[in-house]
Amino acid sequence: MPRTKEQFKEIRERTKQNIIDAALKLFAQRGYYGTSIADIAKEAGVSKGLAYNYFKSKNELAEAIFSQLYMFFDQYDKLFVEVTDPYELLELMIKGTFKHLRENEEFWKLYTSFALQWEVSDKMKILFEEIERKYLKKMENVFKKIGLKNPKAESYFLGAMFDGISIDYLLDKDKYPLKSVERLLLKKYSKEELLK
Amino acid sequence: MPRTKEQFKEIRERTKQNIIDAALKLFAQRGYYGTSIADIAKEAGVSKGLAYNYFKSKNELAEAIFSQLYMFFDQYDKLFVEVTDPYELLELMIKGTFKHLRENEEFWKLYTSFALQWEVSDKMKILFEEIERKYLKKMENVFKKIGLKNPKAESYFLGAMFDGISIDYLLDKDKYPLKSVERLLLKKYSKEELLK
Amino acid sequence: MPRTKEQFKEIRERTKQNIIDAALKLFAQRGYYGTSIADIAKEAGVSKGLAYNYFKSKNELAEAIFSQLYMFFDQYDKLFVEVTDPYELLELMIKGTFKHLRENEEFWKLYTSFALQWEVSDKMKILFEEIERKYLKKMENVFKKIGLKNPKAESYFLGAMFDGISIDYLLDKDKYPLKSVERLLLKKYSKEELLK
Amino acid sequence: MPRTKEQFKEIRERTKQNIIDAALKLFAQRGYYGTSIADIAKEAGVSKGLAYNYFKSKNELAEAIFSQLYMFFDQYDKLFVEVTDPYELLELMIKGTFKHLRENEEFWKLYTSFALQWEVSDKMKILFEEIERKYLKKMENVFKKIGLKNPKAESYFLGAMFDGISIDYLLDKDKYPLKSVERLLLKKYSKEELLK
DNA sequence: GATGAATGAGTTTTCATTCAT
DNA sequence: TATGAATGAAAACTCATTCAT
Repeated sequence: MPRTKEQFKEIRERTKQNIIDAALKLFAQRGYYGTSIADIAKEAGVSKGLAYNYFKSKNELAEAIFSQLYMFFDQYDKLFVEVTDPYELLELMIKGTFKHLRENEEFWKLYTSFALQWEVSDKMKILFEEIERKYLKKMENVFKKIGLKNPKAESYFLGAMFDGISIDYLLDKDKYPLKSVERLLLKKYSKEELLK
Repeated sequence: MPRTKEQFKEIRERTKQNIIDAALKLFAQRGYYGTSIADIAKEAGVSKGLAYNYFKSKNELAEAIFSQLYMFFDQYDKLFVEVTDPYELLELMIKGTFKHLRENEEFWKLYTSFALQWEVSDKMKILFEEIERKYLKKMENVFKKIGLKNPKAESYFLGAMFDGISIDYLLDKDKYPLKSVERLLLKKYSKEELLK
Repeated sequence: MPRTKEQFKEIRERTKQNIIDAALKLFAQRGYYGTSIADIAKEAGVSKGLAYNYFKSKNELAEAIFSQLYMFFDQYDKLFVEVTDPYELLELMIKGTFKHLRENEEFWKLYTSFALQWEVSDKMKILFEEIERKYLKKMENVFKKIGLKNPKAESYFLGAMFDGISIDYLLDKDKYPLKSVERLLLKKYSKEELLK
Repeated sequence: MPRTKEQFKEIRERTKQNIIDAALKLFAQRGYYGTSIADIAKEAGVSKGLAYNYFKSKNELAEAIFSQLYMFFDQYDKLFVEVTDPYELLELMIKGTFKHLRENEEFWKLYTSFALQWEVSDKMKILFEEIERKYLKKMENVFKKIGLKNPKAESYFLGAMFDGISIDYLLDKDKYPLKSVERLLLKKYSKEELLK
C-alpha cells in the first residue's frame, strides 16, 4: 500500500526537524564554522545528500534554525496583549526570560552566537534587528505607561540587561549567580522601586 | 654589513604590529572565519609567508590580538587606582567605558565576537574569564563600600549592563541611542539615586 | 535509489586500493617526500579531496601502504609451519626471497626506503622491528635445530644478508649479479656446507 | 690590523666545516627533509644568509656532506695498502668496519640514509656507486688471491653483509648483538674456515 | 526520496631562497 | 662578510556542494 500524501508530508517534516535539531545542537556546541554538514548529517542520522534535499546550503540551514529561534519570541506577544498591568507585565517578562534561559541554554547560546556572527547571514541580522526593534517598542510603551522619565532609554536599558545577562551566564554557567541576579532585577523593576 | 640588533627588533615590532592591526580590522569586519591569512597579509602589505614568520598559525595571531585587547583592560585599571570615593569611581568607570566604546568600536566588536566564539581558543576563554572576574570583584568592592544590600549580584548586574549595551550598540550603531542610555545609566548609579 | 551497502563497500575498496597502488608506485619512484598528494591523486585518476576521504593524511597513507607491505611476510609463516626439515626450509626461504625480490622490485624499494626513513612514522618503525624480531626468532630456531654454535648471531647474520642484498641490488639493478649471489647463498646454506 | 688572506681563508674553512657538521648531525637525526636550512644555521650558530654564502642550495650542502663521507673511504683505503696477506687484509677490513660503525654511528646513519634516498641527488648516487664498485673490486681481488671459486659473487656477498649489518644495527642499536655478529663474521672469514 | 562517493576551489602552512642593509 | 626580514611557489588539508545510482 503506497503511503498517502499526508504521510509523505509528515515524514518530510519529521526529517527536516531532525536535521534542524541536530544542527542546532552542534552549532551551539561547536559554533557554525566548527560544524560541518557531514557532522550534522551524521548526528541527524541521514546522508549528506538528503540534508541538501531539505536545505539548499549550510547557510540556509542556519537561517532556518534562526527563524525557529525567532519564533520563540512570538509567545511574548501574547503576554503583551493579555496582560495590561505594566508592573505585572514586567514581572512576567523577567521571570519568563530567566526561565527560558535556564531551560533552553542551547537555544540562547546559538541565538547570541548567531546574533554576533553577523558575517554569516544578512538575513539573520535583519531578523535579529526586527526582534529587537519590536520588543524595544513594546517595552517603551510599558515604561511610558508607568510614567518613567525616559521610556526609550529605559527600554534599551532593559534590553541590554537581558542580552548582557544571557551572554555572561552562558559564558560561565557554573559560576554565574543567576538566581540572585534575577531576584535583584525583579526588585529593581518592582512597583515599589519604580515608584520611588 | 648587517643591521644592528636594535634595527632588526624595530623592524620586527613594526611589521608585527602592522599584521596585528590588519588582522584586527578584518576580523572585526568579517569575523575570524571570514578572514583568511591571505586577506590579512594583503591588507598589511606583506606576503603570506611573512605572516607565518611572526605568528605560528592563524589561531596564534588571533590570540596575540586578544592579548593586546586584554592588555587594554590592565591599563584601564590603573586609571582608577587613586580614586577612592566609590560614587566618583562608578561615574568614572561608566564614562570611561562609554568613551572607549565610542572611540574604539573595532576593538569592542572584535572583543565581544571573540568572547562569544568560544570555539576559537581556550586560551582566550580563560583570559576573558579572568578579565570578567577582575572587574566584577572591583565593582563588588565599590558596591560594598556604598553599602548596597547585595553587592555581588549588583556587580554582575552592572557587568551585564556594560556587555549588553556594547553588543546592542555594535549590532546597530546608527540607531542606538547611546548618549541617552549613558545618561540614564549615570543617573541610576549617581549618589542621589543609590542613596534613595 | 541509492546503491546498496555492498556496492558502496566495493567502490570504496576499489578506489582505496587504486590510491594505494598509485602511491606505492610513486613513493617507490620518487620517494615519500618527492611525491605530493596531488601527484598521487592524479596518478590514481581521482581528485585530491577524494584521497583525503580515504586517508586522513599523507602520513596515514604511507602507513597503510606499509601495512600492506607488511602483510607480505605472512606467507613466510606458512613456510615455517609446513616445512619441518630445517635445510629445506632454509632453501625455500632463500629462493622465495630472491624470487619475490626479482618480481616485486617496487615493493622492496619502498619497503627498504620506508624502513630507513625512520622520521616518517614511528608506527612503521615499530612494525618494521616487529617483523625483524619475529623472523630472527624463527631463523634462530632453525639454526638451533641444525646445531650451529651461535644460532642467534647466525640469524642476525642471515637477516643482514637479505637486507644487504636487497638494498645493493635495488641501488643498481642492472649491474648486480643477483643470480650468482643467490647461488652462492644457497650453497653456503646447503646441508653439505653447513655440516662441514 | 687587517687580517691576512690566510686568516680569512681559515675562518672561511672553519665556518664551512661548522655548517657541514651541524647539517650532518641534524640530517642524521631527523633526515634530509625533516631538517630545514634554518635549523642547520641555528645549530651552526650562523645566519641563514651566511649558509647560502657557502652553499648554493640545500642540495649542494647535502652533496658536500656526502663528499666528505665519501672521502672517508679513500682514507680508509690507504690503511690497507701495505697489507698483502689476503687473510690479514680481510680481518683488518672487517674489524675496521665494525670499529668505525661503532664509533661513527651518525656518519653511517647518514650515509645509508643518503644512499637510500636516491631522489635527493643523482650526484650522490654516482658517488655511492663508485664507492661500492671500488670496494667490491678490492674484495674480489682478495678472494681471487685466496682462491675462492666465485670471487665476484663472494665480494658482492661480503659487501651486502656489511651493508645489511650496518642498517640493521642502526635501526635498533640497543638490541643488536653487534659484538657476536662481528665475531661470527671474523670466524667465517678466518683462514681456517676459508680453507675448509 | 536517499545515499555517500567524488569534486574542486579555497585555506592554512612550510621553507628554500633572495635581498636590503 | 653577515644578518634575518621578506618572498613566493608549492604542499597539505578542508569541506560545501554535486551527482550517479
